[in-house]
Amino acid sequence: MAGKSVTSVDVARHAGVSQSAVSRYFTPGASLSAKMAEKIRKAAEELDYRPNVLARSLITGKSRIIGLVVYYLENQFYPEVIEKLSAALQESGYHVLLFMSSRTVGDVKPVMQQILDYRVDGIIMVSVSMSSVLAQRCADLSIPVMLFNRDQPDLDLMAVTTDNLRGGSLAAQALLASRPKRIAHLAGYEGASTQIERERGFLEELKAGGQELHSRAVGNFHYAEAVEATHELFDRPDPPDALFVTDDHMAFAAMDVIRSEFRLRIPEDVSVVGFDDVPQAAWPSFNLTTVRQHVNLMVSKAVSELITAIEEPETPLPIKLRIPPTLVRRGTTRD
Amino acid sequence: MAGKSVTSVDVARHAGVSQSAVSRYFTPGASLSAKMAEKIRKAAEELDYRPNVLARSLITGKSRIIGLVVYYLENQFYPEVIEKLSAALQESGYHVLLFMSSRTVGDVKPVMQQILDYRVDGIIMVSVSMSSVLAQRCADLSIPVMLFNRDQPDLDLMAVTTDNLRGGSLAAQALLASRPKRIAHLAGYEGASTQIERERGFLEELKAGGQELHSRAVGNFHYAEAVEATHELFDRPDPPDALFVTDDHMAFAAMDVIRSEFRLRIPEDVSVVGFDDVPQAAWPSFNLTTVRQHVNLMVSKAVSELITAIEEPETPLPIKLRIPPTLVRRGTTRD
DNA sequence: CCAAGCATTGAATACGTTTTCAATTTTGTT
DNA sequence: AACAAAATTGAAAACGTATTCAATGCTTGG
Repeated sequence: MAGKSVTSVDVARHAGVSQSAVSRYFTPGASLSAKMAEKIRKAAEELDYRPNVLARSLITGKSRIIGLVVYYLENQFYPEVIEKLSAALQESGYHVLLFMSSRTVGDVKPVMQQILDYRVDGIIMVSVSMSSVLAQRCADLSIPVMLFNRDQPDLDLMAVTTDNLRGGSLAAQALLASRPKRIAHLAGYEGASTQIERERGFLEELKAGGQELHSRAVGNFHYAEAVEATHELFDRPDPPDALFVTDDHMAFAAMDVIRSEFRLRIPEDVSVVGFDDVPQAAWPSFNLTTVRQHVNLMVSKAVSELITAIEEPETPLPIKLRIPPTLVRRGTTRD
Repeated sequence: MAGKSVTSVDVARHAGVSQSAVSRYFTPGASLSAKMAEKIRKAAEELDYRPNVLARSLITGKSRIIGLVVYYLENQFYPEVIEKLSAALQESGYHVLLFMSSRTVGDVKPVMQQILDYRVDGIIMVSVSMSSVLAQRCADLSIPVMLFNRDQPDLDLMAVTTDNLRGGSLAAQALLASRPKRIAHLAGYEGASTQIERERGFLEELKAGGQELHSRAVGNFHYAEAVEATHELFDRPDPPDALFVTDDHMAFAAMDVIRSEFRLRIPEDVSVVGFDDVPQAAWPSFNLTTVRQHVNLMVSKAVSELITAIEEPETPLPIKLRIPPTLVRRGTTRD
């Protein structure tokens, strides 16, 4: 922002018109004669002028910035989501201010403060949750908040999620088909709504099929912890012969350990089902049966609902959308 | 940005001081008595006030926003880079406005225009190149541009790269150790400086070892295209027994095809070397010998040099940094 | 050809802050 | 105690834009 940038006043002078006219030229709805418009177009082009959106936002009260909060990018699901969210918002004339919430940086609270400092028009939180205090803060400022792939039913926030209950149930069906004896579950972070719902759906379907859970361990959505957890599950006389992992990312860890450490074959000795259907799940090395989240649909819904909430504040909130998942059968399960 | 947010004037009134005093309270170097500071602190807290950074940027001429341009996130190298860049910038009090350049969106030019509209203090382009016209435009506005993992030697832009020439040479050494008969190369996008330099370093080292290239195909840095390219390379009577792939992401594609389509063993039938050392390279499924880019170092250098250029504009430009790579021997090569 | 109405234009104001400037208070020195 | 120097304070201007308002120009229908 260092350069002595050219302003609407410069353009006005150069074109021999008022500053208001220049402003109107760059304001879609405004009233301006063709002759004026041409003069300004020419002057603006010669001077390489473009309106300063920060100054504009000061007066319009709209920054056209969306704060995007992400926890981590280790799991390939998130890069995909970010890429698509960002592209969709760009197409709608919004821009993304990116914040990494945890791990490298500290808590969510200071991050949220920084976001609000930029007077964002809206916030998208990808797999990150938020205290009720912060939620109230945003509500007071009438800044819409969209939770992506996580829900906090007690809070009046918008949310787009997969129907995780149904997803857990699909995962169970995929495993039950091979009539397993010992069914295990490798869980993510237990405070996450996604974990809770997927596991519940999974357990309910097992029960309906007359089966119950044999063993369980927690991987907290991280590869390294999932490796540990898999050791826990399999390092015993009666290891599982079917495994539901709460996301693909941990499922890859589990498969790696099962094959290279315990020398078991997938799916002959152990069936595995993941969740998400990230691109790598389709790679021959994994060829993972998984529950697909429909990212494109989730993204387009999240963006369109958020923009509606921003541009038509009267619309009643909160909106909670649940997208149905699909089971993708690949090579880690048998029929 | 919808809410009637509280301003410094409100705080001033509530604390019984001037608006200037409030501003000074939030300006680190400013002169303010302890008594004043306490009154303002209290008032600001009661009203939940925080300065509007957009208004501030209007007058200071500094937005503390860095435009980050990324081509795609399919390759896990980029999420890692983004996560770390974003965290490092956040720690230095800067924030990231994220732009996806191609594929989903169109050209770089309109994207650059949008970035400039936000009066960013600096720009980081991750594996994206830029026309000389755009570079000149940024120079005119005295906005520093940092190229990350790509260089355009003809342009006066800052750049942080790995010493790709050396990296290519290391890759060759790793392959030559097993005395291969037919050495192949799977290339990325041929316009990329990384591709050009890595290949050159590789070929020079082959020559020094008295060997030459047997075959070559292009995967353009995409998994799907790398699959095709690998078919080209191996679908012949004399397939390669050693393969250097320009990045890990394509190397995974190649390994998948080599193993699941051509039923060859790695490294017994074919040695493979990649480049980047993304997290997945260490996973047992791949266990890939690769040339490590030192991302942490590259990121911290890129950020510190960029910030120096922003905050001390007198510093002579451009700065080009080349970080030496390291060979990581794993299971896809033999000694 | 005239008047009413509408479209077009520019001057002036507002947005929320930082910063200069001059006025005032406090501090330090002898 | 007296004075110079330093620190503190508030009023006002500035940043670059959108928008209100009043004034002007143009169109149109009779």
